[in-house]
Amino acid sequence: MITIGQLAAYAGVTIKAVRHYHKCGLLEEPPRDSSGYRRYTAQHAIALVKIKTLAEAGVPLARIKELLAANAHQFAAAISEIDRNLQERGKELRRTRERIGRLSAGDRLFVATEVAVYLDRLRQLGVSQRGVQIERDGWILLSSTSPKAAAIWFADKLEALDDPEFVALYLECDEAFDWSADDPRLDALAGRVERWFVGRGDGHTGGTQPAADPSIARLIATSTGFSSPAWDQLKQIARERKGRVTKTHRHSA
Amino acid sequence: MITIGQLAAYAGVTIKAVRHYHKCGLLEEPPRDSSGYRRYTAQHAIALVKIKTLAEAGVPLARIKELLAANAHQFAAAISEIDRNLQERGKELRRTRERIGRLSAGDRLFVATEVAVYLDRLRQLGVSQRGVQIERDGWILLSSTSPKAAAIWFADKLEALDDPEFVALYLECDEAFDWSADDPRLDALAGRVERWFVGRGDGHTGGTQPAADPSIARLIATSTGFSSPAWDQLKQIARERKGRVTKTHRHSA
DNA sequence: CTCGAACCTTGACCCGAGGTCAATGTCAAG
DNA sequence: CTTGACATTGACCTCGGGTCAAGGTTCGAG
Repeated sequence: MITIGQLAAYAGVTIKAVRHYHKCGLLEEPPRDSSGYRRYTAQHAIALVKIKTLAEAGVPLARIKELLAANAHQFAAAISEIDRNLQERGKELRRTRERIGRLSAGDRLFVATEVAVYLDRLRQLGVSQRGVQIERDGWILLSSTSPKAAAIWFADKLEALDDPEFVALYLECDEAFDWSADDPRLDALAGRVERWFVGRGDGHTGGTQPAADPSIARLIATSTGFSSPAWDQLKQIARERKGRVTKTHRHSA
Repeated sequence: MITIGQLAAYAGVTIKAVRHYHKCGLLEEPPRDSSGYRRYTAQHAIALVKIKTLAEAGVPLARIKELLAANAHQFAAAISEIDRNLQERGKELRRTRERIGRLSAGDRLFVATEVAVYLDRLRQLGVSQRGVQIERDGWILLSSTSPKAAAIWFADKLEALDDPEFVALYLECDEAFDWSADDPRLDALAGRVERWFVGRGDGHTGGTQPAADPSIARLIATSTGFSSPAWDQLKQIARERKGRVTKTHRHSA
């Protein structure tokens, strides 16, 4: 006939936990002695260790209660279920560990793997740290608002990176971020960009449909807080040129 | 500029969690639009994924808050600490899995390994299921009240099992459980038990000090609910004999 | 015999990390 | 104009206990 403290120590749980199990109806309340102390037997110790083992495995107390009342067959089935569960948690834990490991090693964690690869490629091509960050923020924003559109645009942009002229334009736009708004090079750059789009065959689209358009990503980027006078000017020139082209088209039509 | 729902979906958390992080000061409150909706940027998404990753690793939110404010060095140190922690949890999980596996396979779980081995040995010697259970309960009770005494007695009893006469006596006592109280074999059995203890050299001790005395374990066992008229009678005879022996000693002294 | 330490009793409140519900407001599309 | 999806706040619920308060009990030493 042992006391609650001895029982708890034997099973490796706290006294409070034992009383909690009583309240939940998990562990039978033992008889009291003359002073009102609970007096336990070995059977209680066995039941308690069983409860503790299941509880440590993350089984909710309510479920443990059911299991203790179940027959051997049901119990065995539940055990193997719990074990599968535990195994799953082990795998999940390994995945978490991998992600945690990447946490201290940069920003690859925060975007889908393929985007991370793409960003690495940009860095290798010589894009500035700031440019890469703008891209990253753009893709995050885009894929949270419309994941499907993001996937399509992304595939298109990835393809464009195989075109040396596009890469050259991209790098120059990246540098242009720091130019002043009246830099004479901006006009030429805007022209080359326009010609590239026309040459690619989708320069005619209105602006919302087209695919690999760096200005779209940049547009998104501005809403994340990045902007530069030179880029604003670049966009301005592009709009004017497009207006002229549209007008010319109308004239010729 | 995304809404709370889009942000939550991107990071893979619930809206409620995002607001919870705001309340805890973990994630900066973004500006509101004209209708009072929170409007997030990509920076928020990055911060949120970071928070989520740490939270999934079991890091308390208060600790995450500290980490986000810490410098890169402290952060990296904390990460490796967390990773070690995670690894430890993995090991613990494997241990739990092993114990869970044993749960459906009997009672080895509920007593220390060496006692489990001892109980198996009893079973092999032909001790009844009931007898083994009485022993198990006895050791549980004993090791919860006085673990040290239990260890000493246990070592002694294990040694006694190497004596064929002790084993024979044990088996006969085990069978005697079901005899009636006036069975004539009880007297002879009591005599053999007494002679064994005397021959072993500790028959002179008072009864509280001695070591491998099955009647002690049985005595404990009675307090767990097991008892039989034959065993009660056996104890009665033993007491009478001991009384006579003591008296004789006194006379000769 | 008394003292203190260690043990036991009940009850009430507290914790993290959100979930749920209610009442209300707002947005976008048919 | 309505409908359904989404947003806002606040209050209360959950689980598995921990902590505190305000006592009563037991045990061993002096």
